[in-house]
Amino acid sequence: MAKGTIRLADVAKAAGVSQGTASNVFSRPDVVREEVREHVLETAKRLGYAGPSLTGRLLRAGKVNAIGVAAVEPLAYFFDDPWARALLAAVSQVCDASGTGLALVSAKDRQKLDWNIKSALVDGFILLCVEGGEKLVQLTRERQLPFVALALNDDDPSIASISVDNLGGAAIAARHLAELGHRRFGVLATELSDDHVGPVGIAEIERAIYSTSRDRALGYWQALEAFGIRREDVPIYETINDKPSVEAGLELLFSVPEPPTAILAMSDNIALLAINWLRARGLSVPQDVSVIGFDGVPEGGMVEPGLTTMAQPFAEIARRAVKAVLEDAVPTEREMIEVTLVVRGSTAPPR
Amino acid sequence: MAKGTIRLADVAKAAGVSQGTASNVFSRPDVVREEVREHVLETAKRLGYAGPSLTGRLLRAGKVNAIGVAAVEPLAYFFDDPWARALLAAVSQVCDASGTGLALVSAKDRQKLDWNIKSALVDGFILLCVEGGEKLVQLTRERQLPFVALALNDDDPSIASISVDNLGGAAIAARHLAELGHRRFGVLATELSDDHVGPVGIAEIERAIYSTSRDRALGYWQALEAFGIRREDVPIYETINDKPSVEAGLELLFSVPEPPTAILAMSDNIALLAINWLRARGLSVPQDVSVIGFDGVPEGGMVEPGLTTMAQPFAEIARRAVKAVLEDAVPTEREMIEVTLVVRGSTAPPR
DNA sequence: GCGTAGGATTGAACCGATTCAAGAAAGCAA
DNA sequence: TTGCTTTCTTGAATCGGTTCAATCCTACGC
Repeated sequence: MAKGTIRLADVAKAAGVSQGTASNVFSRPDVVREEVREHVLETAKRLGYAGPSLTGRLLRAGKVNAIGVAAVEPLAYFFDDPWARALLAAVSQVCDASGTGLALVSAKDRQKLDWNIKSALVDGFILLCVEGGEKLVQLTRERQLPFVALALNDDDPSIASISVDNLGGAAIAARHLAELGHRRFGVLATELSDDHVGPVGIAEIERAIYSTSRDRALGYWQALEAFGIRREDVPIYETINDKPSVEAGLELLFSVPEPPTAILAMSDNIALLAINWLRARGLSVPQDVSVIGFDGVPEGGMVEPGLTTMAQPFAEIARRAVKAVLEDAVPTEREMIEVTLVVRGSTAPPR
Repeated sequence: MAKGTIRLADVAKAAGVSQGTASNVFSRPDVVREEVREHVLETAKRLGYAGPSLTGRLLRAGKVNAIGVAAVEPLAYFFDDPWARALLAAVSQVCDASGTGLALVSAKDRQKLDWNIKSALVDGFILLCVEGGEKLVQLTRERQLPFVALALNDDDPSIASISVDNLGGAAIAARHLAELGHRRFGVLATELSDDHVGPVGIAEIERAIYSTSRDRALGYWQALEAFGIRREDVPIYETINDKPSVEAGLELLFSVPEPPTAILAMSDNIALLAINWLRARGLSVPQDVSVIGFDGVPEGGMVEPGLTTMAQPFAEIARRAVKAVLEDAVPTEREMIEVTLVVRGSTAPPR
């Protein structure tokens, strides 16, 4: 690095033109006479000028041309969790197309998250509200930048958000299995409330704090009741979306005389873990047990058998979210997006 | 958004203090009398001041407090490729700890990449040079920011880089299998040169443009020759690290009368694909065929059987890279890091 | 030869903060 | 009361560009 970094003003002086002209050479080359332009560029190169500093420029312009994606999770979450990954890949794609930068901001501990959000150089945020959504929304609000919440577990209508139709999607999933002839189900739920794992009853579902999980449960019930299956007869086990809790749940669900012939998993992650457990247990999927997931992550299509699931239109979600943030045209109402049933090899009629 | 956004100056005026004092209230609260401080904060809140604007602040400070990770790939690469993911997760961790932001910059097409690199608001770059490394290095150089290249396929000593000991690691991998008693090997290589897939001979290896792949091949050879296995007798198939090319390679390797009893895969990704193919083909791993990977991505530990591999110390690599970039203390020489053999279930003595 | 249209260039204001030398007020000792 | 600290606060300079109104040329028409 040259010691005293070269500024635009230095180049201008060395080239014998005004700073205004020098600036034009870089940001509006068409307006300056070719002769002069070449001379200035020449001088710049000779001096080793690195081009207009972004900070100076953006101070003037006020736009960073980047958006931040935030979550109340360690940063590694973005690369580990299949859902987050699928979503980010989609967001990336959209950003790529529009030449927008992407910054990852997150932290598990509140203080750091606060600071990270405050200091992220972005024009707006996409919030991944899987957990601790309100905290995130609140922090982001203070920043006074446009933002849109994804997968928000909160019914506050003043928060711009895009979510999928959890209730409707879950209903379709359950109906799919019921129509195949299944009558004995087991549900593996994503988080309903903080710090709880284990079997849950109807009352717990109804007062769940995470609406995503709650709505999916309600959707399952709704569809199954149309087939004469009472909600009391559908065991639900709350997991925290990880291997140990999912396996504990399966252990319980399959410890009864008449175990389920179909598993309703509230996430593909859970579904994939379930399939592994079932096979290790000597049960074949889908012959012995059918499994349906929720989310539609790419991994679901790459295993054998393929995972039947309710697919979120990640590309569409990403497109809308990025657009909303960039144009500061956050939806005034909560937007709802449909999920679609993708049938692969993990579901079939019961034996 | 309030129309005329509120500036620090506005708050200062409204509170009846100088701008300097107002600034201190936010950035050095201890220096201003409590009474005044509270009054200013109060006024700020009343006016809806969002806190010191970052752009103004950073213009002054010159530091963005963020680093960029760049690759010549579509942005989604960061979330799809296991190696990139593992590395980024590690980088995330380090950044998290030091309160540094993380920006992803990339593009497959050169023009966009150029622009993205030029306009990324970061203090420095970590370059993922899996492919098109020189291009990336060149572009980044122009930006005149500190950077360090990872997995660089180039021997130019003027480029600060951190790489793993590909030759030594590969030798350990091959030795591990040879010591188990294997004598018939097949190699599934990562890219050796652009736009080529298929079996390769000794000459192609020696003039490969990607030194990572070349060195791994050399390492395999070196170790195997110590066991009396000639390089001519080790078939090598070049893939592009994806499913179709890996399967084509396996198809070929196993189409001979005496197929290999051990597969040397130059990436875990390839190894995992290989294991799937072998099983689908009715061959059990490790009983019929042993497979060893390279990289040590987390997925390798989560499958059944676990993948034996040469693990890169991702955390260490990330730590050094981030440190180098942040402190503008890029290694003057090319740093080399050792990889370690992690033995899991995918390797065993031959039948 | 004069007036003028037109484009190229200049110079200064401005973006929104931080910083620091210097000034003001308050406290305390003599 | 004067002198000397100590503690805050002020005002102006600064960071590195962009922008725009004003000015300067040049060439062209009459």
